[in-house]
Amino acid sequence: MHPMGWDSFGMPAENAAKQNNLDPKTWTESNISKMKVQLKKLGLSIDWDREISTCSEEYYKHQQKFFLELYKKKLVYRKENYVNWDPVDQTVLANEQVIDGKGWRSGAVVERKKLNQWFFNISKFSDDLLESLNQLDKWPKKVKLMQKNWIGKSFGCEINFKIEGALPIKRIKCFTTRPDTLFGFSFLAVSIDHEIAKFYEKDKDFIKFKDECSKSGTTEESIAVGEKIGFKTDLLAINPVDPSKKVPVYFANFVLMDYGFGAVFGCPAHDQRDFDFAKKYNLEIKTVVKPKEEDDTFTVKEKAFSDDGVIINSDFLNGLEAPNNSVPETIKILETRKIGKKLITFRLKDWGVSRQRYWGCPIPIAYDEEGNEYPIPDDMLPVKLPKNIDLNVKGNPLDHQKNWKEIIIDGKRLTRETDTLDTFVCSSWYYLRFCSPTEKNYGYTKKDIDYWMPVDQYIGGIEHAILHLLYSRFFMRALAFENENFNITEPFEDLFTQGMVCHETYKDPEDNWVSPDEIEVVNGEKRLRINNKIKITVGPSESMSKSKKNTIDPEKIIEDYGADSARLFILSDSPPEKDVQWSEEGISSSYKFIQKLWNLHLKFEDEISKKHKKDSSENILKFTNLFIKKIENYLENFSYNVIIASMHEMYNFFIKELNNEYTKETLYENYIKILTVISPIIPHYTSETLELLKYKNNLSWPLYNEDILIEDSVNIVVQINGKKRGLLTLNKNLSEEMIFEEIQKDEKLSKYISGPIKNKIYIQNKLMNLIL
RNA sequence: GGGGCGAUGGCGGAAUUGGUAGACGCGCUGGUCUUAGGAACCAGUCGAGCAAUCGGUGAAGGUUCGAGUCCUUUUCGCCCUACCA
Repeated sequence: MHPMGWDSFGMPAENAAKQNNLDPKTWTESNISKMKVQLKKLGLSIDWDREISTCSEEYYKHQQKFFLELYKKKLVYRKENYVNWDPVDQTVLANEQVIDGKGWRSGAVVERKKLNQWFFNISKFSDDLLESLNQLDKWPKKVKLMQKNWIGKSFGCEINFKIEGALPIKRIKCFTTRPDTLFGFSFLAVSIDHEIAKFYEKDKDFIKFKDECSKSGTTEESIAVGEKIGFKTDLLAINPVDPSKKVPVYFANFVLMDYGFGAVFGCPAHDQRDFDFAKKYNLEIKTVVKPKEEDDTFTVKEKAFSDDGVIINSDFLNGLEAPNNSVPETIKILETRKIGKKLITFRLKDWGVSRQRYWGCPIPIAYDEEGNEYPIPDDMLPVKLPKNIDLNVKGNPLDHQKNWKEIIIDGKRLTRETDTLDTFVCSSWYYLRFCSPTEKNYGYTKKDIDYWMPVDQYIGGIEHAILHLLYSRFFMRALAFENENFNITEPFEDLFTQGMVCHETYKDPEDNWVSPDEIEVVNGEKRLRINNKIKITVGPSESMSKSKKNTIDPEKIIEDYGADSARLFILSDSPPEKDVQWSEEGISSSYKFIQKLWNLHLKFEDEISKKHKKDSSENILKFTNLFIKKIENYLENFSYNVIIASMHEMYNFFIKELNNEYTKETLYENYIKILTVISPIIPHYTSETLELLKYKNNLSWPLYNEDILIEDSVNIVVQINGKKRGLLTLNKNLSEEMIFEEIQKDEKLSKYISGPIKNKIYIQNKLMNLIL
């Protein structure tokens, strides 16, 4: 099954519709039909009976059902969460839409805002998602590693610090992977969102501090360059291993609420962040780990020491090897003393799926005035998007649809959820839909998915290494949870990550992007075709995108060179996992090769029409059989560029070989086989030539005959002292002695044998190495 | 800061298990045919050398009869990730 679907919800459609005053549905559907024409012209073997589009009601109604199923299983929930808020566009921005702390569209300084958001409980499956990576033995290591890091399992320990001070705060819990540095404890820092913040809500200085923190945004980038700042409370934390030591408690901007407990214990000598913070606020920097080669007087001065070492200045921990021995040992001691306990945390957070957008799948939930949640009943599904709405409003257009928002369930007046689902939800289960594309009652049927799933071979860009692939793996687990009829956990058995098609980028002197169509080459310089032929600057080759105007129109390529030239070029030079550089020379050389193949075809036809008597079929049989074998291998290994190279070799072989005499039958049979195995690469060409040859049968993959490939003679590499000195073409399976005799007979080789032979290394039919 | 991947001619890149390095294409050089060619065809194309030969897969070392391939160190490049406690 080779299906095609359209991931058709999302911002690009909504934005384009906004700009051109169109309905997103109309815009999307017209784009789909254009692309469909192009894909068909390229001759891709897509099963169009299984076509799906995620923005169709037929698709998203099942998604809403899934959503409610997960809701029942408590795998979906709503909570307040901080988001990147664009105050001008009145919308939530994803992290990647925040550039230098500003909204990518409005340029407004992005704020941190608390919003009620829907979440999928992906973290429930953290361990399973991590452990099961081991079973995915056909996935690239790189992708598995990226997922592993993303899930981010870390082993450590929770420590519940006793707090002293005027406020009713008795304890603060911290997570640490380095409990062994507890004797270096010199401050405790909590997130500004930590529960103790409620005691400071009215403190003017704290409000000011919080403001400063929120200005720096929530993006990783802005945090990375941001300075470490803190707000000192009048609380003191007691060191549980040395109760005489009491250290200050700070709010700090570098502590994140959603990792661990939103509180850290500061050990400046052995953590760079803590070190920077301690320097700024003049806190104690006590060295408790030394490098192995140093003595106990070692002290940390310029920067934190976080390499492996030995514990010092730490009472009962002294002398332990850090961190491999010291961490488990410390945890054991802390556990017996009831100070802390072993804890595993994950970096993976629950998946926020709420989007304040129109063009997405509506979330099938309604609320009463108190904000209680009511799932939309099954007979009222799907929740359809309203039509003919005004997109040019502040915030979420759905929020402005009074009529649509109101709904009565069981006589109760309720208000609909106006957020729509992240489009990654749509792509998390579409492969199930491909199995049962027309099933009305449910997203799939058990019979169909039992037959088809899991996906044998998944192909996608590396950009999906984490999110899409992880969400899909989660979605299968979520559907399987408390569901005996669903046995799939891993959707994709084999994964191949392909590269993209890239093109140089061009800019005119005013810094506007220029499309390759607008350019001509004059005396080796690239200039604008119109507008006084101004010289343009050539930028780096990047993946084709409309925003950079470095795209090539596939229709024009097909018109100028034909679909097969385009297919040939895309596959020819680079291996498929790498990016391809689009070039005029490249496509034209592919075009020329098809012309050459055509000349070869004419020669074949000519030879087939002649009446040869003699048949020296051996060469041609050998070549064809080997060719089939090679192509089979390369296809299986995705070595498409090597297939194209072999096709060139095939041309070079036959264009000469056809000067020899062959019978009609030999020529015809072998040529058909050749055309068959190259037909996946250039189907239009082979279809045409097969028709001209009056070949009427359906094509089936030819079997090669291994016996024909067995050679009688073989090339033996002759090495003297490991250095290659020559080649001998000899009969197969000769003994070591016989080969040695041949070497001695050969003048060119024997002249190197100047002394007694100490050793002979013989690899049968391959190599003889003589050691003097 | 942490992690990963990679480095082979002028270029894109080949090279099952360690066993003829540079397949194939682009580009370039020379030639043939042409009024012309940016078409087609033929020959050549890792470097040095007239040659025999010698050197050569980022660098240095190691294992091995034998290393582009395995190990150690190192340089450079790319990618991912990041106040993750």
